[in-house]
Amino acid sequence: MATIKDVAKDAGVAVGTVSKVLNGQYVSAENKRKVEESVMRLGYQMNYYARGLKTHYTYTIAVIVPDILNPFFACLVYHIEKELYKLGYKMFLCQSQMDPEKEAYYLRLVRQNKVDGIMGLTFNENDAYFTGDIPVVMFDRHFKGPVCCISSDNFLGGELAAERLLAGGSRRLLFIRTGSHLSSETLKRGQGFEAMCQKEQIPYEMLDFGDDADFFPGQAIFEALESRLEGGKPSFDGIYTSTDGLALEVLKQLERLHIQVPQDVQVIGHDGLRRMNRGDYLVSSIAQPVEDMARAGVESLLRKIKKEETEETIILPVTFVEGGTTR
Amino acid sequence: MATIKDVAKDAGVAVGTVSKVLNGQYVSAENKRKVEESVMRLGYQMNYYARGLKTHYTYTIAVIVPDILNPFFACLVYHIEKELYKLGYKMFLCQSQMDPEKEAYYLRLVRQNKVDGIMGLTFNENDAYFTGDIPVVMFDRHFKGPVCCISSDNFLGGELAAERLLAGGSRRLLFIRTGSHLSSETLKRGQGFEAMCQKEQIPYEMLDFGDDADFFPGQAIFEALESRLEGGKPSFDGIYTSTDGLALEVLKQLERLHIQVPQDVQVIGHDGLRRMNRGDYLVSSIAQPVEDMARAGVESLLRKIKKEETEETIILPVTFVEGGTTR
DNA sequence: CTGAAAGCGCTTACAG
DNA sequence: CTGAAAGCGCTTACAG
Repeated sequence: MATIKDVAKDAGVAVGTVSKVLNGQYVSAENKRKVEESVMRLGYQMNYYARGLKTHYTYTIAVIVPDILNPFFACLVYHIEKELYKLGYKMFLCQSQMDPEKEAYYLRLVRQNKVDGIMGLTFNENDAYFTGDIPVVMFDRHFKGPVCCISSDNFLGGELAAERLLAGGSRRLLFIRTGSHLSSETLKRGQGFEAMCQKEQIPYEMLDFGDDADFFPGQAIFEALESRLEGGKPSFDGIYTSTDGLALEVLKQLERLHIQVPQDVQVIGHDGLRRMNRGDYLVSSIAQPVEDMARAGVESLLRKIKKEETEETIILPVTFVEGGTTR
Repeated sequence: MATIKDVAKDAGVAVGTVSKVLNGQYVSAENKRKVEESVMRLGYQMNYYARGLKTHYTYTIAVIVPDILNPFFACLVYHIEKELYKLGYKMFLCQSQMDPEKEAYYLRLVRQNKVDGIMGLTFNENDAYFTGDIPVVMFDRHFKGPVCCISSDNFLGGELAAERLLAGGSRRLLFIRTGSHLSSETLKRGQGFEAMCQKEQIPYEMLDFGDDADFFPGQAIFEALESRLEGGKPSFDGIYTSTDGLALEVLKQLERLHIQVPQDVQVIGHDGLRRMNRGDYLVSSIAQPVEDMARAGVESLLRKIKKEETEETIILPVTFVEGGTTR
């Protein structure tokens, strides 16, 4: 593979001159032409590793998510990659799989590879790793130090969900959640829901299935719902879940109980997932503006990298989307 | 950030000695201890860019797929990352989005970053890019040159699907496909299906909706199915689709036509997608062994990188999975 | 076994 | 504007 030295020799100029035209700095038209010709002739490709060694700039971003099996994360990573591509950046994909050790490994690795920045959505107590020596943008979590947080308006989402259930005629509501309690942002979904229920003086119940389960605790949900049946009829008529994935699980359990959706019970999830990530909405839901979140995240990160001013927290609006499980 | 030089000074040895302990080569116990202590004390992290410059080894693999919105690709990338992680490799994620230009860009970029190898699933005519100077493993496509191809047994999948539809009592079958014609491997699904129909002397029809559509051509499918109704009853009673995504679209259109699945018509997709990529199967399907494919791909690629012998083509078995759309 | 030195492919002051 | 040279942080023969 041709190096800058080969190009210099071929063009009859110094390597410094070649470097300058490669980096768009000013050189005489004559030399510029000669260098460009040689680059073409030799099929020269710059070795970014060598450049990175000098400039400490790699044009690489590490993205850390639990995994991309989850369609929401996949969608987020999809949009991040698109944004990064536009700006000439590449992406290391790191899946923490909720494993603190793997997460720590990636955080470490990522420094050794001198990425320009990190974007992440994590659930472990790795705050200590963000020592401020590297630009970081986090989704849905606040950290101490110079870490920017991007999220959608989860509190509003909860309120919106309650509002919609009421508008559809539900009068006894249920909130069901699973997952880590570390992500303060997603906890706000329940808080917003609760606030709206109280404001409207509607009876409600908050069910928390924690995060021990490997996937969704289907049987536990079934039993919880079953225990709330009175003579075969549910004592609730509207459910809001903390994620769409959970909503799908709830729908499955409702079907086992022969409860009709949305006739008997309305269900609203959260995230706004679509069939195959492109088609119809899977359930009625509070949709996060994933694309905007990705864009805002990338923008913030690049500003941080360029040492420009950035906002500490960016909260984007959510919207209700109809997915056939509400009236 | 501490460098190898700082460590050497701190430990009172030469940089070469530090390098040796870092790379697990033999040094005296005394020096080893001193170096390790200094590494700890200074929190030294190796700069892989610098190392890569010398060794031409980056421990990085580029993975190119159309996008990870598609749950099948997401699942494949998920397993590839897991495999790579185990072996100490990192991953550049590149989404070609079916855009030849973006694909070419990544192929080029990826060379500049001197990745150790490329794994891909692409649909463009970029054969020319695989000039053999870099180890490549491709899913579902054959290339000229030293490119290893990993796929599942698509022909068998087609046969299996026909067999199952027959076993469930269907007697007039339909094959429906969309997508690129470049991926010779996936075309075999239809071929296997056809072969089995002919062998069993069952009437069948092959429908091809091409790949112009942005997503799935719902309306065109609706019309095709509608035109095959005789007095409200379908003239077919079993459908096999080239992918699960397409099967979901077909199910949607069947519902519009008030055709009951699986009572009136059985449907079998291909891929074996699950709800949220972990739960129940979305439709009855021919499941690809994604995890095994990822593992085989990574294994082959690493063998190629180490210049060991590799097989040209690896074909993994598929299985039928029950997803509620067959009898 | 260990140290000093050259070199990987770039960039960047520094003279000219 | 251009060339020669130093240096980024490593590895690797080469002497000792």
